[in-house]
Amino acid sequence: MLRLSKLTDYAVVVLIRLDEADPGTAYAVQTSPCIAAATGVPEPTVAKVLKALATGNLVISQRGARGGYRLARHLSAISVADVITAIDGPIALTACVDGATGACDVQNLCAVRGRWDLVNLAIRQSLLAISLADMRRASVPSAFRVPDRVPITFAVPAE
Amino acid sequence: MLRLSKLTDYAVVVLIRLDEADPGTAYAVQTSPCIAAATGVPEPTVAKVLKALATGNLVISQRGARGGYRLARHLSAISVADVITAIDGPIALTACVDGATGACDVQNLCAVRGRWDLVNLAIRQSLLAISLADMRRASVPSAFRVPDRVPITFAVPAE
DNA sequence: CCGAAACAGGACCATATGGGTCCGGTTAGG
DNA sequence: CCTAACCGGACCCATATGGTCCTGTTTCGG
Repeated sequence: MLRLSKLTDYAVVVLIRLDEADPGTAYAVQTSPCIAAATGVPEPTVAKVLKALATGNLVISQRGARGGYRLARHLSAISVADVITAIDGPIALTACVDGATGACDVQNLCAVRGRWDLVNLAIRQSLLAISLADMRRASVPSAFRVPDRVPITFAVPAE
Repeated sequence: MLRLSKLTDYAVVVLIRLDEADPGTAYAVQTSPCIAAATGVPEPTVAKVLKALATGNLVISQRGARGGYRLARHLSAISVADVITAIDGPIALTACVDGATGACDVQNLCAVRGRWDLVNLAIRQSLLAISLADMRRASVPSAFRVPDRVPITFAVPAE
């Protein structure tokens, strides 16, 4: 399924919410409870996501009373790749991307080595090309969507 | 991490092995034990992968004594997307792609609806553009690789 | 000066998914 | 007729993800 963690989905929701509170300026400070209430995402989870986003430099935290979070930059300057990287770590499809953690036991026979590199690369670039501003645009009612959906040409098996 | 299942990785190994036995023709019949021995992948796992690939019409099974599997078409006609779809199911990053399984509990507030569509689309097309023949080419020693690695421009956080 | 509010950064646990194994059934050769 | 090999289930276990909580530390406001 090529699964993306649910946290990443929440992250996008949170980030968009962060922008909606004060569209354009990206300097509004909001607390996690506030965001949780607005999005419906459980508060501890929101906090967790925000923390990850803060370490990824996508949001800026303001500590102390009357603190909160605000966007580090405008939504159009944040790519999907940025969010995924902040939440899930480096974008790579397989475990044996680098020679990490002793690698697989069959790495001698494994004709795979480095094989997924160009796939990873292709995906990274796709993700890099899509900003959160694009995603927000896509989330408006379908009537407003640009109908530029390129038809998928490969046959999807009966699942 | 955008994780891809290990089974899919194995599938690629198996498919390439299937071609290597009789390069080009793609009509050599091989048994799963044979492929398991050649690739180092556990035999039951190979069988599982082959079954999935057979239902996905990527390989053709020959039953009975002296049976086995062979490629349904040439490697260059099999895309990464085909393999992933056969093993992991439809390519979609999030759980709530369709209105599946009651969807999320917060789908009213969820400003996300349909948001990942263009991301999914972009990824599908990237994957569709890469064939197994491309991947096999990439798995040869680095000296033979084409040095067309487009530099990644986004900063990868300190992990 | 003190208290409250809010982030920071852990540890922690339940669950679900994937990875892997096995078994009976069926088909095709010899 | 018997054996080899695929078919297609069910099945179990390990891992890691999602989610929760607790204890600091920082800063504002009274």
